[in-house]
Amino acid sequence: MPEVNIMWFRRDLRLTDNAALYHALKSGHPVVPVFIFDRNILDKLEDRADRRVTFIHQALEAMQQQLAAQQSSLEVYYGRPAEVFQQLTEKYKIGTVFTNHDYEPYAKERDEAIRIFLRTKAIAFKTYKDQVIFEKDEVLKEDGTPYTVFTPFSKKWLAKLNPFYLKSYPVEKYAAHFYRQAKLVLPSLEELGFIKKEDHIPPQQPDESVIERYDQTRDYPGQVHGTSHLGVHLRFGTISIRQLAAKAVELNQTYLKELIWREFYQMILWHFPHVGKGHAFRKEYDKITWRNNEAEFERWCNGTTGYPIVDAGMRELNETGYMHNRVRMIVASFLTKHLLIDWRWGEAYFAEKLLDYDLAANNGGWQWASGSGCDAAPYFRVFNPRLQTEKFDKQLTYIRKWVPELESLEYPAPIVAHEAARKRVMDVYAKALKN
DNA sequence: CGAGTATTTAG
DNA sequence: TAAATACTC
Repeated sequence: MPEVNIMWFRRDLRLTDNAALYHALKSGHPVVPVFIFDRNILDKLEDRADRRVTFIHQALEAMQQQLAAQQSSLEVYYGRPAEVFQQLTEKYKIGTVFTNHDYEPYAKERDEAIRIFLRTKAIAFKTYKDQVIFEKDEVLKEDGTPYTVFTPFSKKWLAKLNPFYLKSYPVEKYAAHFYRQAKLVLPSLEELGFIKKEDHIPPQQPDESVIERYDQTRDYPGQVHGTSHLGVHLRFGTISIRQLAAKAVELNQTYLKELIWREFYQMILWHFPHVGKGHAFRKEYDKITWRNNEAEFERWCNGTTGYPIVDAGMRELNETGYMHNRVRMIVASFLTKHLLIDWRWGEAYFAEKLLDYDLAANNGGWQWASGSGCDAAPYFRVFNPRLQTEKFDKQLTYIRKWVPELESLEYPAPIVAHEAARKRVMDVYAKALKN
């Protein structure tokens, strides 16, 4: 039996600047790169034309090409991780399994189970920080407790940053240490029970001119190159956070702030796991009596509320798996405040549709919009869709693109009057929060 | 050998 | 960036 170490890829689908991969290749034994299409996750996906599965599959194909150049091959499995590792132990004499930290609740459980299984076989399980610059317990208040407000968190984060934390792991140096074998054929999407969902996947090369002007352009959804569209690449690790953060440091402080928000919400999810289990960060917000009108929710989902900026956003999401961030805030405020529909419904809908879906960021964003989150928008702040449009899509570039029937008779009347909705939400929130 | 400087490594 | 190691005279 060949004596090897395993590099287990999950949401770090790249062969450059990868912490665990670097350590694996340095470790001495030849390294077998492995990816598992996890049935615990895939079986739950109802829509078989899934953008994320398609994306992962394409990323693996790209890695496979690069590995072939090293006379190596990715081994791609379809099954449950515990079963796959059992198989791997029968095929190889494994010294150590290397992988990068994955912080989501399911991932934590999965990794713990694998760690225990490997221990019974006397195999080491080594994990590394890779998908953030600073993880859960690296940026804490002086007294060692976690921050719950963004601004001081970001100050501390920036004070701690130095060039070393942005340095790439020089994986290339050890590229000769991959286990050599002929290129294996990846299971096709069809074999996994999925069909291809064709999408315009944004390029993974950061567009420097976009990042450079991010603070000027990010709020205008009509601007095609106003934001970087790199969320999905951060989600699956097809770009390195270190390389991206280094660009942000060099080019644009506002863009860097967005990367810090990402780490802020990951830190929050870790220290306050109840937020990921359907609870408000501020518990008193769980007392709100939502209207939860299903017909209205349906209209919000398919973009027929009669509020053009809201409808444009929802249609962009439905058609592309992406929505401009400014518009995400507007539609979220509209759902929770104008329609008084539970933010968890919106969170779940985004989770299903967004290609760049990330539990921590999505949950943080929704709780921010509904007012229930840490450092959230105050509850009396209700985005006015008309004023938002006036400010950020004055020429209706974005709205006309997604709502072409805007000026025709087919376009629905507003689902609710703004002023009445505003009063209603104030009353309902005030009642829930008064003591 | 030792002081001073250059290079590599850590994560 | 900070520490450890290697190199030079």
